[in-house]
Amino acid sequence: MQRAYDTLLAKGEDRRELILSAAQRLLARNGWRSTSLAQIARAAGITPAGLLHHFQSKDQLLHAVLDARDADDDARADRSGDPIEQIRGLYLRFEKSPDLVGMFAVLLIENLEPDAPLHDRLLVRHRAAIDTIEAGIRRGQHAGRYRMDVNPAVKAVEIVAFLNGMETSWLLDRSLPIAEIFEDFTQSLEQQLMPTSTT
Amino acid sequence: MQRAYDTLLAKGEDRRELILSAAQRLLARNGWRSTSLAQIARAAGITPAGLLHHFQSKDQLLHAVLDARDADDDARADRSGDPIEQIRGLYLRFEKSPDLVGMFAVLLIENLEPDAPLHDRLLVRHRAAIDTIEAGIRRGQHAGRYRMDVNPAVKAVEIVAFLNGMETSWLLDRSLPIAEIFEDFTQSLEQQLMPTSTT
DNA sequence: ACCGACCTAATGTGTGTTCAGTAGGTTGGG
DNA sequence: CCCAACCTACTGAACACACATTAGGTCGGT
Repeated sequence: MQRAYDTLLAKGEDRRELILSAAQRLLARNGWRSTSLAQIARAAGITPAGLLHHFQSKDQLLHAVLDARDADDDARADRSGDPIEQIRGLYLRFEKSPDLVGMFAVLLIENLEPDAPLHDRLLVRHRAAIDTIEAGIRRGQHAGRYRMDVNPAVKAVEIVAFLNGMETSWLLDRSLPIAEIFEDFTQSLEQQLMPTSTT
Repeated sequence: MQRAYDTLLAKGEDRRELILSAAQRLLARNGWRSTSLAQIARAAGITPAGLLHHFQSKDQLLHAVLDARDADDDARADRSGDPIEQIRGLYLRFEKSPDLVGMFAVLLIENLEPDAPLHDRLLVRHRAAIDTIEAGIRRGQHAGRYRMDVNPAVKAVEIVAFLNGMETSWLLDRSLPIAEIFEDFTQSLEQQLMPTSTT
């Protein structure tokens, strides 16, 4: 029962992932609304109807893409490290997988309205990002590494805003020196969070 | 000739501006692609065909909206003041005309692709925003108010990224304490730009 | 009479989705 | 070993719908 139709199922799984990655790539650049099923299907070497054999609807495909991305992010997440160091390393993603950079930012903009299909999901994710950074700052304060006169909640919002905005800016203009910008930003963060150097 | 049909033309001008402001509002929230002519027309108390009597096409309406917005921004711009003070006052827009906040950010995302209809226009505008801030920082350095060991170009990119990202965050979650966040951000900027206080 | 401000109705195009069918591999019974 | 039943993957054509845009007409003011 379980092992029936092994090779067929394997082939289907391959195509499924092909569709998923094609959808991811197109989504991150054009957004959801202006990406048609035909476009994704063509990128995956299939017809629109064939695509809907693997995913019941365009909506379900969208959620599948997000699920995959969430799983990926969770696997990569490091909730105990120093937030400054995490941010410093973030720019590596820009060079390593530039195809995926900004997908979150693009989808966010498309789902601002409270009744947009992804609004709630993205709002939760957005708040989770802020909370994670906030918790990191609090941890640093508790450990005595960070100054106490910094409001972690406020600073966390600023950081997330910068990160999202930076993704957008870079997508628009890839000639920006992101390495330098990220380095400068993290140094500024250190200056704000670390005790005044009276070493 | 010029003065003929005065009241009719006046009525037309009124409706034209009604359409423009309705389009602005809808655009800032839903973006361009997912805002239909019918939607804008309904908001302006007119039919889609009636709307196209005032604007030749949807594209032309889009550009008219942007023209109006650019003119408004230019009139409000202050290219000689202290950039930090300008940014500090920016949050007033969030409370004064929340309907318009984020229009630029939304359109940006929809036109990331180099061949998107508004790509070039928005890229120019984005760079102009960066340049303005960069020039402001340089001016402060020249006047001896700001430290010299800050790279104005890099810092300007960071600031613009934060501002754009902040608009997005606020559009998604209007419960954010923007006044507090903007105040904290500008104070951090002062800390970075001003000489270490050995007053 | 003329003109601007509209409306109704129609057209064409793009889109998500459905439906019926085909090709080819798998399974189990004789 | 073979055959019928069955499965998965997929195609082609058709459907319903939303959309921007056009054509032709109405109405009221000048």
